[in-house]
Formats: sequence, structure tokens, C-alpha cells
Amino acid sequence: MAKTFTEKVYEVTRKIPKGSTLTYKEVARKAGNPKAVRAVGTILSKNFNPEIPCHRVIRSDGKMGGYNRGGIDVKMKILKSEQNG
DNA sequence: TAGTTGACCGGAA
DNA sequence: ATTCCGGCCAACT
Repeated sequence: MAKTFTEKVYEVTRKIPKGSTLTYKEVARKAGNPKAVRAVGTILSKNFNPEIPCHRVIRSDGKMGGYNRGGIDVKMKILKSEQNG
């Protein structure tokens, strides 16, 4: 199979259940490179695919990194909307 | 091909 | 708690 790290990152991010959030480190870990957290940020930042809930990926501090589809403000609102209702 | 950049992480001051 | 530094990886120039 030998899927590229980028492909795995997209799949993992796409498989994140609603109402749940994963850290960049977790995504990188599931993708196969727990040390490529920087790359995950770079990859997701270039990702403009609505099928990928990149807003469910946050920093290990519990804070957020960024969002290419609206901004931190929208990202926060989406997470709250999915968690609470 | 080499160098720089970035939605990061962990440790130290 | 905040700020600064080194390390790692993929994408971009």
C-alpha cells in the first residue's frame, strides 16, 4: 500500500467522529509519523476539502491552530456546535 | 537540489 | 502564566 503521509493524514482527519477532537500529535501518530506534527499542520493548512473536518484537529494545549475555511472564530463555533448542540 | 516556511511540541527561563 | 529555543516533517520557492 505505502500510502503517503499526506494521504493518511487526510484519512485520519476524515475519520474523526463528530463531537470529538484530535490533536495534531494524535493525527500524526495515527498517520504513521508521530514526529511529523509540523507536517500535519502544513498539510491541513493546504487542505481545502470540505469532506475533511480539519476543524476537529486542535493543538495539544487544547487551543486551536488555525482554519482555512473561515478562521479561528468559525472553528471554535463549529466545535461548540458539534459538542453541545 | 538546496533553502525557507509553517494550522506544532516539549522543555527551559 | 508567558516567552524563547531546538527539533522534526512535508510543502513551497
